[in-house]
Amino acid sequence: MKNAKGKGAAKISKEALKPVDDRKVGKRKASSKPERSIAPKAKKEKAKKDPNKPKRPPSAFFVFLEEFRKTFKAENPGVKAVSAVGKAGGEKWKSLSNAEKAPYEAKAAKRKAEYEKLMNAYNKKQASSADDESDKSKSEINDEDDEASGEEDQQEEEEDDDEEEDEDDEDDD
DNA sequence: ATTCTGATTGTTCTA
DNA sequence: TAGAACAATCAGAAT
Repeated sequence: MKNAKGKGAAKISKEALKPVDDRKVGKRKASSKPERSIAPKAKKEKAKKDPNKPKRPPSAFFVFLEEFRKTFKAENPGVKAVSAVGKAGGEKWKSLSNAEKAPYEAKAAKRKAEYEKLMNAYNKKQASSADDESDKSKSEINDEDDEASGEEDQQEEEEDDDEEEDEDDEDDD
């Protein structure tokens, strides 16, 4: 019976060992019925399981994690706990300076850009197949477009042109 | 057999 | 404005 919120709380013992801020993020559902818990109070107007709905773009931390996981597993073969990488990653992440996080943030920004694009297409899809045109609900992201012209090959690949080495080491601490 | 959990932080989203 | 939810992951726990 302990669904998502049922247990959570993680280990309290570690709380004393590691004075981490309150981690209220122990809730994530890959694909279940608990729709946002309390968000969709009324009917299923917005929060509905949309298989086409683009997932949120990975934050800089997640981008870093993806790479970190490889390293972590490379040095820790055998560790199968996802939490292990999470903890180690979080610790390392805080160890990085802005300059080091910059590349990750840049990548994250890119992902976000794609996310918007996906959302754009997704919105169109919704509008196309929208039962009730609730309209105005969307994010007003309507840009002149001819739906059919969604094949914009805009591969703005910035390989490595601006490697602004901000020497501003703020991590003096 | 399928669904869910843990653990991290950052971003997105809703009321 | 502020808080909640969720993004990846992966193998084990649970139903």
